[in-house]
Amino acid sequence: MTQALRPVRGFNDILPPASVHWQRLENEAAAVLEQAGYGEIRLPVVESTDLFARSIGASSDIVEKEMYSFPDRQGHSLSLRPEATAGCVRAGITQGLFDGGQLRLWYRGPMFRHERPQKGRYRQFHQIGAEAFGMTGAGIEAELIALAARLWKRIGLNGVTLKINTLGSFEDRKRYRAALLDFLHRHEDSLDDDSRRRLGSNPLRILDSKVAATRELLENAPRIVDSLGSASAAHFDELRRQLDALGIAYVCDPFLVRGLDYYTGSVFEWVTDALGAQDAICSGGRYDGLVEELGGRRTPAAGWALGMERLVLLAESQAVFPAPSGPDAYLVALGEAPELRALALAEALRDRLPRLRLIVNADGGSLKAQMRRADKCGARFAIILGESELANGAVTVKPLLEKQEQLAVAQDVLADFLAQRIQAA
RNA sequence: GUGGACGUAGCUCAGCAGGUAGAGCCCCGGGUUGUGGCCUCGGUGGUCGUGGGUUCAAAUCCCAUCGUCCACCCCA
Repeated sequence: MTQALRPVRGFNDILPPASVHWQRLENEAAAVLEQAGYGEIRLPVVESTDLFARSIGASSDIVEKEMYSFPDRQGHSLSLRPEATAGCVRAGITQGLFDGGQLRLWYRGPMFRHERPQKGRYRQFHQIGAEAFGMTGAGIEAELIALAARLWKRIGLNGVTLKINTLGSFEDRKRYRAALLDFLHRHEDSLDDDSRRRLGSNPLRILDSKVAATRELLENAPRIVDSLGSASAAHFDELRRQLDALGIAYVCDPFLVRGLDYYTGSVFEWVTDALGAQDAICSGGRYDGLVEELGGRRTPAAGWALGMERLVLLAESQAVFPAPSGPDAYLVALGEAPELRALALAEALRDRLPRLRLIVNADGGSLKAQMRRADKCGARFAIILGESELANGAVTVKPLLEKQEQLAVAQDVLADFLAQRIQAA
């Protein structure tokens, strides 16, 4: 393990076979989202720091101490995006996307937060997110939740539970915040240090404290539900009815809050107990005020983001992925003239059979060495091309996985031969 | 940012009352001059994370530092 050259802490290489799992999950997610009419938006990785301060919240932990911020050559402060909703909204405003009514978008890509690395938590991590704009009814939250549920189903994931809650309208939240603060101030001396610190900055976050004593105290704290105006309460009831109709199980968690300031109304989170402390794999909610807050026209919105690293980890732990299979064939060539013929033959085969997975031996080697390589990569057939085959216009095809005799196949019917065998597999 | 555990070959790990490195797997080659997997024989590969200290002598002891993992924290 060389010391001199290392990746930056918290920044990881993703190699096969893990990268194959990533591809599979990304493809499934893309399919699920595209099927429901979400279009992919590709956003910059860098935005002005100001954007995140105004959306996520200047006093949030993310903005306060986790962003990769740096001045550009003109002295403007830029930041690597810690999440993508802000950028998505910024793009929507600057590109005029919110002037056309309803809009469904999804994105994927790396995000950056300077946290202490841990299992399921890295400084560069990847999210797939879905955002829906211009819809006020609870139906869009139900749709978003159903999309995530569909994705879990498609990849065969079990053991994720959905938690939902509502933060209420802006006014509800303000009223609740006051009630909660009042309660917490009265019990300030029994709060832990972190929670006491949050009294001044983000009191709602105290609700998901892990400190036992604090949790106990919170049992008697005022609940958001009791501060809800009739419209908010009706909206939340509607969401629950829709989830019931969809057959999606959930638990109402009055302590579920979000770390980002822009959320209002419904919030939700999919959690697992298989990932240790980093248990949230997908979460989101409604953020009706954000577009206007950033200078756009008043536009209701909701969305979620899932953490790819966590999803991959969870899926791998549940053995959701099929065992990797080797290529269909490995082309063995012996000597200079057969090697030249092999190059052309491989091209012809790939033209004829676009789905054929074929490795051509490189760097020569004895027949034994080449056969070993063919075996090692898990190829189904070794296709041998030596001087004698060359003279006959044929190849020798040897099955490597099944106990069958090898046989001579004419080069001009090799593609048909392989097509048949591969389809049969 | 805080606390704890741990860093020895590409991988998994042994060696740690201090005497200057080992195994298994992998990889390469021979046994079979054109036939893989099994077997067998041989071979490549490590400044023992890094820097300092103690000592005649340090992978083994001490300090620092970097990294990994776990928890706090944060959150996807």
